[in-house]
Amino acid sequence: MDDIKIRNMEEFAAVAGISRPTLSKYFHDPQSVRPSTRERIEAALEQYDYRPNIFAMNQNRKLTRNVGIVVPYLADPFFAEIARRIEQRCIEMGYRPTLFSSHGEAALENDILESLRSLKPAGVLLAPLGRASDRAEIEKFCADVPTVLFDSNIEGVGEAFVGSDNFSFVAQTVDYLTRTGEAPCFFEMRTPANPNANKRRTAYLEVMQRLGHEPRVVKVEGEGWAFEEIGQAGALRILDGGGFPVNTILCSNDRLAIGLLSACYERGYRVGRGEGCALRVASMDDHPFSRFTCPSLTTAAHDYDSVSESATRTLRDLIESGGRFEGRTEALFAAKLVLRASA
Amino acid sequence: MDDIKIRNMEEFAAVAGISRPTLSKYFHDPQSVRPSTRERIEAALEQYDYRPNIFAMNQNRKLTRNVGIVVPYLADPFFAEIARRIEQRCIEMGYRPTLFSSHGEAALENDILESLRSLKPAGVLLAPLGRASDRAEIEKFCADVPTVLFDSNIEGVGEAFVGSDNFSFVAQTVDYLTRTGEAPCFFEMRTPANPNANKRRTAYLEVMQRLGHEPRVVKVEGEGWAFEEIGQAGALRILDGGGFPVNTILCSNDRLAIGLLSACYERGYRVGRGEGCALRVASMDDHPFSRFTCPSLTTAAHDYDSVSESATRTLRDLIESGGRFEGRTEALFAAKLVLRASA
DNA sequence: CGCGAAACTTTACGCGCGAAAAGAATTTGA
DNA sequence: TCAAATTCTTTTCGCGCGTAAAGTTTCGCG
Repeated sequence: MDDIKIRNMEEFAAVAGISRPTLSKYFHDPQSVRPSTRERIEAALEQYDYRPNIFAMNQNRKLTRNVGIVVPYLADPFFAEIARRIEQRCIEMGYRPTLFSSHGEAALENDILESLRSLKPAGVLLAPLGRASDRAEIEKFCADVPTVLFDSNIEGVGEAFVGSDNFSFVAQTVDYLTRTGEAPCFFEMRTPANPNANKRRTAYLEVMQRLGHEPRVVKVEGEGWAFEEIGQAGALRILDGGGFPVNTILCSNDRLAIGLLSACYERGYRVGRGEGCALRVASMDDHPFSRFTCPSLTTAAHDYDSVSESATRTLRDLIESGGRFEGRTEALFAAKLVLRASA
Repeated sequence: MDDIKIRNMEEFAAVAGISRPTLSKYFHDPQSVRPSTRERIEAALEQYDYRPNIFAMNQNRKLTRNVGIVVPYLADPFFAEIARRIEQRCIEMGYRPTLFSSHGEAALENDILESLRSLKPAGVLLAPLGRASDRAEIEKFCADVPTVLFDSNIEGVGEAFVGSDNFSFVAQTVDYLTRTGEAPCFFEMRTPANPNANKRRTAYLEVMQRLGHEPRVVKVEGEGWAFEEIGQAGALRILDGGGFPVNTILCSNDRLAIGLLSACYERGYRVGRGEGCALRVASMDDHPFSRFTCPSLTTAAHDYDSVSESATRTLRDLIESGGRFEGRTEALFAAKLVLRASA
């Protein structure tokens, strides 16, 4: 590696013996130049360690390779995990992802979208806050920037949606629980932040009716994204009051279940499917920590792999289609039931 | 808001009645222009909604307002939480933070540093992987880019370090545990990823000796960042073998403790300080989930607020000092003991 | 009122690259 | 072997802003 400092593409063109416009083409897409030329460029690249100035590149390029990834709450390991996978796949596809978290606040979500515009991203993968989101702002954003929604759908917004099939989550857990014991009640927040929660409740009602069981929805109070705390506080109140209506509880999501389990432990209710267990608890998401709850949590797992793969592939297709799809597509992936000790 | 589209600073200068160089100064630092001028600019900004092109700005500016935040593993809620706070404070100070996660891999950490160079950041807040880090690469990076290390120290690297005082974590927990019962053994990974773990072990040995107790270190096998799993598997082997040497366990960190608690639950060992409890378990970090373990975890809490505030302030001072400090400073913040049910 | 300092305007150039057009060189295929 | 197709080079322009220098206006203050 020669340590002659290359200041710009002009100088690199000189030492590489290649014209600058050809280099420009190469950096835009290495496949676009003849193999013999590519070899010469890459040989020179080995020697001189030149990298194009990213600001100058993006200033004039119509299409950057920037990609924004926005999640509603990065402190939730579920989103950290899905964001990690999506980020990874974006890099593999040659994009430059930047990760943002709305931290549960609509104002911040709007700020992120605004600063994202100035990054001129080729596309954006957006998991909106849900109910709290400023729908008008998101619509305006999606009108300007090619956007694929994931995890949490907003009807008609964005060019596509990729997420999980909430019905399958509920169908599988309810089916399992009813086959192996009492039919479950449904434990959720009164005003869920996320539209998936509403879909899950609806699915619960439908599945229970279909199976000929009376649905029972148990709602707890609480706002925001501190689900564990809300689940814990709500469960304590219920346990200290009349208790749950049945001995089997299906939680709307794992984080609520984590709170519920801690409340059960605190009050001495034994959870599980064995002898001497007072309650069975199951849930949905396969949160990274659900393997370490006490007892470990029976849950319906997201297909993390498929969702992240499909979301990034959809975004790539969208970008390569010029930023618009003819019709808005929705891809939903089924859950996989994970049997553990809690039910 | 007039919807005449302003294309660049030139056009905005025209409609605002301000010369372009003055606008340039204003966007660089609003305080640098006369108040009356600032008002006129801001009035025009209200009307025309112009934002400078970020790429053109950064291309020529010697000092951008970009700031990089790098954490080793974002799927760990501890880092998600500290990153969130640091990000927030950077924004408040007028910087443009970008968040990166090394996802536990040194190769990725190097990639991040490389792509960070091209962002010409004014400064970087880096929590390195630790043992796995490529020290030479990090040193080279810190030589080029003003960097403040946080959470995990690398001696002599970076302009400053901000983190927690591991000794105080250990001193407080050991002191409490010995005052209220048997002196603890120390539960940790054999080859910890993080240098804090080593400092904590050393502190444990020292504190125990000082108090006249025989230190007992219990090491479990395992590599990587899946601490809960490592703690769980290790604890199961110990419980199924001879058991722990004493009835009180101090875990090197909360994530290990979460695994340990799940193992205890699985094997029917009751954890806590009350009657009928077989083990007491305490730990360090005050991980966001440690309130919801079964039982809830007694732990030494990071001073999240002070660490994040100090780290960002140090970075700002560093940037304002031209990127170099005279001497490398280290700021350590003491832990706060959080008593819960596990010990 | 007048003076100097501070702030502003005008003018001009440069940053590093994208992009387009026209011509030269190379490759391809029959 | 030769023309068409492809690829590369040369030339030129522009993007939106930073920055510097020189000249002009405004401000503070005695």
